[in-house]
Amino acid sequence: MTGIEGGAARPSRPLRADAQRNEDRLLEAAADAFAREGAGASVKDIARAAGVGVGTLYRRFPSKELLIEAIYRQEVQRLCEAAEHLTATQSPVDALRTWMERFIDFMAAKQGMADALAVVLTDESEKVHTRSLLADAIAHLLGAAEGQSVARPGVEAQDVLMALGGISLMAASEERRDLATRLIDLLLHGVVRS
Amino acid sequence: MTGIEGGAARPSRPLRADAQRNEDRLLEAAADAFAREGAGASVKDIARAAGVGVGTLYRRFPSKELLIEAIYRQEVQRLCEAAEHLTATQSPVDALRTWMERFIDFMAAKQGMADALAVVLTDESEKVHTRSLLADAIAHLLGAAEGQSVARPGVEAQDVLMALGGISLMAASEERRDLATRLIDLLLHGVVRS
DNA sequence: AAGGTAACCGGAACCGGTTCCGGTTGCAAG
DNA sequence: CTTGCAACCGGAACCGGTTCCGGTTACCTT
Repeated sequence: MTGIEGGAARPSRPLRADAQRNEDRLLEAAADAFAREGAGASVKDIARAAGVGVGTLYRRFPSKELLIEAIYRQEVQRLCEAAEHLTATQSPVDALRTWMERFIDFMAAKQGMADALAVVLTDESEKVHTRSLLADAIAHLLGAAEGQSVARPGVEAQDVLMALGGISLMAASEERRDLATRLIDLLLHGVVRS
Repeated sequence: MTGIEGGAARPSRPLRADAQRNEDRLLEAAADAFAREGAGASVKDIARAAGVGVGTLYRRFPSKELLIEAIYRQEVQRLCEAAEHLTATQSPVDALRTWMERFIDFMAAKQGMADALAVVLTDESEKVHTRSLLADAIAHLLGAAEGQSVARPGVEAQDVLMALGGISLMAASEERRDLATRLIDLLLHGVVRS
């Protein structure tokens, strides 16, 4: 899939050939499984589909959530990159709202994604790139219009991200889109300058 | 423990004598176990301590979360009742903030409580009394000062409760009290009239 | 080419929540 | 007191995530 580096950041020497092959197979099998049955797919099935034991899977991805994170990293990155375009075509507040709604829709689309995200956001180790990706996107939206921040002073992107994570956990599912909308509205009112 | 009605609401005829006895034992064993090892206590251990099989436990409490809910119902009720006193002794906004902080502290104190709460808040069935208890308390805080609401129009107690639930999931632990404080602040700014 | 070893492999075992079902029993009706 | 049966019981079995460890192997060294 990626060809280079799939699991956690690993600055050390390159993987052994067999290990790399297994990682590639795992990423492929996992992407396939998640696409087909959502994040509910079992790690045992994924390992079997990849032709390896669960032990191998767990050496590369220390938890199911981190495997999910690895699989969706690209899509999250795309979502973050979209923030730039939004600030260019909408008012700062509208851009922020639109992005948040996309974020929630993304979480809702992948069943179980929200839990994985919570783990990633909560995890102490700074190894997880996804978090800073998201935080940067939010920081960009907050600070839109060159130095003219839309946010009240003291509002940090990190915190807004955490709040969004909370909303995802409570409301990221097809049948609660309206609740999500209202919670985003609440959050927005808390974020922007009055 | 309660003597009458412990699990879900049951308007039908009273429980059979043995069933009632088992329910009482379960509540006692669960309260003990949760107090001793937090919500991480295993249902199997609880069932064994109560001298019944897990099947019996599950007939009365359809999931671990609902058992937890039953155990802490009283404490939640006390928390909700405290709202009244707060509105009498503090400014509306301070009362709201103080109550929210207590709420989060409560969630943080009982390890795993937040997940149980999320299930309760998310659950469709209107059977769960705890939710309306909390929603009413929040409604009271929002509408403090007799009809003079502190909240922006359109802000519903239900939604604020959900937001609090999200914050609990992300930040209800001893080592994240500061994050929780900031998120509560964010929420408050979103709730009150500017 | 042979050897040594750190890295890697697979899957059995474990753990916790949840479901299922054959056997049992409280209790009301006769 | 007997009897019928709905309600109830217990725990084996299942399922999914995670850990552990004895055996294997890629690859560097000599």
